[in-house]
Amino acid sequence: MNRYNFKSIETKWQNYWEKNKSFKVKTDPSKKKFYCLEMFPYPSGKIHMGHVRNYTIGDVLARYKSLQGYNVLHPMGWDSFGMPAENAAKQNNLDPKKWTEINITNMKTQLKKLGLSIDWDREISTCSKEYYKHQQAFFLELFEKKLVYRKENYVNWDPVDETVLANEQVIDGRGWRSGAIVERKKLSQWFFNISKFSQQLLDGLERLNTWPNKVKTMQKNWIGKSFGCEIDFKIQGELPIKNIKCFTTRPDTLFGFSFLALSVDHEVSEFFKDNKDFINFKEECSKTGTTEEAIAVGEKIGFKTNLLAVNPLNPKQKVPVYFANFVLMDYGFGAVFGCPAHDQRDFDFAKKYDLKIKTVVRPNDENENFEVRDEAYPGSGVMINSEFLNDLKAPDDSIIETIKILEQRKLGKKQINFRLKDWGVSRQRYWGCPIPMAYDDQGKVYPIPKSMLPVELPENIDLNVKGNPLDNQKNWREIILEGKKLTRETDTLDTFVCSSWYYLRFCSPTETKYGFKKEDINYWMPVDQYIGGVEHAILHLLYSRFFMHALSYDDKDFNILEPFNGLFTQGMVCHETYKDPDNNWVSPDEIENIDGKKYLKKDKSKLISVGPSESMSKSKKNTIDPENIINNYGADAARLFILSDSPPEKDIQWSEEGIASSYKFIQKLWNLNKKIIDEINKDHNKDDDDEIKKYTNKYLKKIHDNLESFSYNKIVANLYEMYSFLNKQIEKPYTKHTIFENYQKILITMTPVVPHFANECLSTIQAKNFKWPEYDKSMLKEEIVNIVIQINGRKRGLIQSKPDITEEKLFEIIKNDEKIIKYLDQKNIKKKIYIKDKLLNIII
RNA sequence: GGGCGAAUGGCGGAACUGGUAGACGCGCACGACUCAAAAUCGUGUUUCGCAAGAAGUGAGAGUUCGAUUCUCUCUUCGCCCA
Repeated sequence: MNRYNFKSIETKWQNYWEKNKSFKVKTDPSKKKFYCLEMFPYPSGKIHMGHVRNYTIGDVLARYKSLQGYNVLHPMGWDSFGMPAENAAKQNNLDPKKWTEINITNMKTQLKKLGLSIDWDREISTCSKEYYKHQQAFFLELFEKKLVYRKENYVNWDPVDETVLANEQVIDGRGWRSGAIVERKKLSQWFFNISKFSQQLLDGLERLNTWPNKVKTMQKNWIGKSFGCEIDFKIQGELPIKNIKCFTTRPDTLFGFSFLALSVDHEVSEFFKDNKDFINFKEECSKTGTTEEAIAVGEKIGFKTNLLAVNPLNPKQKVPVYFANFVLMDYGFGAVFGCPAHDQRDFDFAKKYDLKIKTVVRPNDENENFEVRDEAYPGSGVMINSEFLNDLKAPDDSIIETIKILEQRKLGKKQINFRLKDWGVSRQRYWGCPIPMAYDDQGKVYPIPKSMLPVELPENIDLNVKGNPLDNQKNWREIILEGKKLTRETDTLDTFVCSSWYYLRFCSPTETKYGFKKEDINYWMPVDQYIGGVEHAILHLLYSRFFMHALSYDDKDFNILEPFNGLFTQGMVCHETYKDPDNNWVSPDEIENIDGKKYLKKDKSKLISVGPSESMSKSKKNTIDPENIINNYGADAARLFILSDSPPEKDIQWSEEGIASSYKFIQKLWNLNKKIIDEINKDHNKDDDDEIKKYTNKYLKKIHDNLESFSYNKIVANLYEMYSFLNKQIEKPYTKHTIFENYQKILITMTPVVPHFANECLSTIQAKNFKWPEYDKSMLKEEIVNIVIQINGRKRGLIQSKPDITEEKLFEIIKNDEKIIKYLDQKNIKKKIYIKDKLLNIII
């Protein structure tokens, strides 16, 4: 029997699809559309198994929808700006552009080998000026709408490399390359006013019905809407400060007030700018790093001022005012009131500076004498030691009551606060989209006119200089605009900006006047199904949602607010980890299995210990190269395996046995195909096998249901079952004709999963212009049903019967069944529960 | 510390709205083919038991004629936020 040659057949179909532009689509309002989008890759050089999984899942859906008659937009592009290119360039003295282009070429070849149904004519790359020129235009548009502004903000500063570091480049408070202690430095940066849309972004989540709840919850928490109170504290002291405003979510704990803490950037700090101790303190604070986590973990330190704050509910009480490193200027008003008994940070601070700790909430299961001792109690309970607030339920009733009183006395007011901060988009990097702005020597901002876009990124520049590379490009920096000598902005945009609108560009990839054509996006948008990793659940998805809100802001013709109607987040690809006796990670292809249990290094030198299966990563060396897999087993086998076993939303274990069995299964299907084809050429009577017809119909329903619910692992199981069924039936007499009649339908259901193989088989039976096969609902009814007989809820027998049998008739049958009757043992029957065609439970 | 989720054979995982637990695959065992091995094909495979049968979905309770599924408590693990 000739073996299935996946190499020639996969190449044949990939060439066919490319030559015939099989997946090219056009805007066509007469057809119903389906926009299937997977998160586009960063061109790192090689595809990894995560890509294989992501794009296979998307391709199954795209091919299925296409066969159902939808006009399917299924594009691919490259998220091609970003730090890896710049780092690689620095290390190997390469041009980031060339490095990126080579990687794109390689990865495109690899992706094509997967047999994806992609309209490659729509390919885009975010680092091309055809793409980023529109992004610059959007930036200017948002600037006109006042959704972009400039302000000073802190960055992680590496004093040795003289460069700004991203949070992930700061390791244990030190720069990842230089090892220097990272400082906080203030820089003037550009911001998108995403917080303006906090409420809308929150409300929009309600309408996204098919998004995973997990993602919606994460976004909700990130936006972080909180009810609270703005309180105006009266200040006493020698400085000309009368009031300080605070935001708090727990105004009800005011009777436990023992200090007021300010951010070192609070306006009050102006009065201390010449105080040497304060300057030292501020510098100490700047070593803490900028992340919320660093602040939470780090030691709480304070600087005591000579000011006193008056408790608004108890004017006799006056407490000291501190500057403290755990108060952020971005949150509330950069000032918090400290209640050590019920907030851990305040507690730590109070312990350090020996401040009063007064308990004002007791847990429900404690008595009046409850006192906070070793740690703060932030939980719920009952108010104590709080005069008129005593006995109220905390925090719900007590907060409402406190706000009411503060408002009556005009000491504060109810306020809603969002945790979501504005999006800082300036990056002090070379390899990004230039920000189309310029400044005069006074620092005044001049937008670059749209007619002068794109502001091109200069090429072939020296990256091995200290600081921001564009700063060193004098020729590029200096421009003359309307007769004025100006200096360009030398920061580039965060790459999240590039990925915030690429889905729009796919709708009009070649449009030159604007980022997209309204006619195109009105047809294609929103994305019907977006598929990608859960690691982008917050930032990328939130930024994309913001971008749509921002573009449609003040624009009557544009009202698509939510870019992704459906969202699916796939799990990771995992593999066992291996270590040698010296505790070094070892790659799977460096080891050899001995007698099924032990593993040795291939040079037989060392015994290898097997560790737990973890997400594939280069650092743990447990990666499998998709290219090797495709070369050895074929794309169809790779696709089949990556879909089998685990549900797409869960992690999957990669195993050598698994991929090998998928490969074998395709061979088996090929052999079956051959058997069937051989029979076609023989002269058969018009046999008519009802069993095959019914089976096929049920099979079609299963595949349909599993496709609709993303249960792609079950589809693979359905394929295995179908194979073993047909393989048996074909050996029986009087079945061939019915098999031929149903075979085409079955093959079509295989095209989303194993497209090369299934299309090859379809062409051997001369199938043309086929469509997705629908199942016949009327044929689903069973002629024989299995009815479970239970005695006291325990299964005691199984009766086969025609459907719709009555309870009485069924009981007659049981009476004559010795196996069952022995359990009844002439006892009284108390009750019978009959679920039609399913179960009879006899209670004795 | 908070939020969300998960836990089913040796392993990955099925089980539609509470109604035959373990589909399908891997692995393993036995058999066929073979001088032999690989490959392939067939049969079996939750545990205990020769069998009849009994137990069984992380642990414990509850609701129910009936719970993997619903409720509560606990344990462990994962993810996100801090």
